[in-house]
Amino acid sequence: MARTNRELDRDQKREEILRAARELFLEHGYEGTSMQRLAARVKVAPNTLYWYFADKDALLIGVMKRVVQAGLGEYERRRGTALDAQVRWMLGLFWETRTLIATVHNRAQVSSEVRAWHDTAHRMIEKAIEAELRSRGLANGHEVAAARIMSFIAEGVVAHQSSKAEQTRIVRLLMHLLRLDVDDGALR
Amino acid sequence: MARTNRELDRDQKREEILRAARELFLEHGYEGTSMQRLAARVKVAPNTLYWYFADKDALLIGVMKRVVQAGLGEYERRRGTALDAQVRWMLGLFWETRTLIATVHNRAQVSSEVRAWHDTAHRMIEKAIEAELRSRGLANGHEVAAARIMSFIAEGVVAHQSSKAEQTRIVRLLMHLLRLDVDDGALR
DNA sequence: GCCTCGTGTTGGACGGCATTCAAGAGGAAC
DNA sequence: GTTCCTCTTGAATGCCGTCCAACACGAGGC
Repeated sequence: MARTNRELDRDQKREEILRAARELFLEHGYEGTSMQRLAARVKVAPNTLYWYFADKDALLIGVMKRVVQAGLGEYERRRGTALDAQVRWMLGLFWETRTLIATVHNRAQVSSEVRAWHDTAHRMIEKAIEAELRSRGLANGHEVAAARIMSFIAEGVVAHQSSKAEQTRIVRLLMHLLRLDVDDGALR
Repeated sequence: MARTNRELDRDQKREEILRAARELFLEHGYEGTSMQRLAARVKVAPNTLYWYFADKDALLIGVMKRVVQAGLGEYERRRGTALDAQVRWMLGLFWETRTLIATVHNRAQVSSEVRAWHDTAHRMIEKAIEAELRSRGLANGHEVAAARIMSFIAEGVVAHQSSKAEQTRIVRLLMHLLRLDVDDGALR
């Protein structure tokens, strides 16, 4: 794709806008970032943004697609590493983007496009968690529900800004419970 | 309180505004409810609302205070009933007010007043969950972390509009894990 | 009965927001 | 050189939350 110079320019500009949007959303929040302000950052008239994106929600989806894709790519490289390192890494990633995550959940209430993207993103992330559980024999037979629970807990932890100490306590308890489940399975 | 007729009128009007705000927030969402619209519902000029409430977030907090207080009151009446009935009831309550819950989490990012109220509300709710866990000997020694996890899961379930079937699977898994923990404690 | 004063209420304005429209610039293709 | 599509823009629209200054009203003191 992007055969002609024209299409190349267009894609570059799109990416530039998305990069600026990600920075501003993270720094000032979604509602705190006006299209005006974003346009000024990219040195362009506000209306120009609407040639590249249908509306502000489309911009949010564009930003999030790249964030999640980058996250899943990084995960591929971390496959097979220690479980608690993976958990810590995932919580760190969620933490850095917590304002974006909160915004997606808010906009998903209103925009069906955001909701649709949010749902598929959850599916992808939870598939990855399920795979990790399965490869370790954890939550045997309940991998799907366990993955869902884990994603809810991860979102809760970052949304509520739990301290490092609390994060550790929560993760430890969860791991403790999942290990008991393994032992229980072994006995039966 | 509310000694004079004057103060009685004021309190009545305040309550009337809060009742209308709750209805509109639930029906059209927080952002979908303009001060204009709310004022029209109460048959009053938009500015009048600002005599009773500092700003829109104060209105949100006022609505939520009443919702949570009513919920905790109802909980007192349900103390000692079966655990799964309590869980189902709590999820139902969260479900009915899910748009309000989502809004609080969104505004808490921006408004320190909303954040402060949100934090104390969580504390109250989790204290109640802890008490239930303790009275049943569940999550022995990890009651605080377990209560936190349970509140995160409850919020996740309603925010992500899990189906009844999925809710059942998630609750069942969690209960299963907590019971294993009890058996483990008994053996040691 | 009148006046004062604090309690409510209002019209009108302000600045900011996302978004739209119609007009235009610029360059590639013929 | 002209056409035509891609991209950009200034200006406007209709919302929004909030503020200010003026005004109504009724209770309490005289």
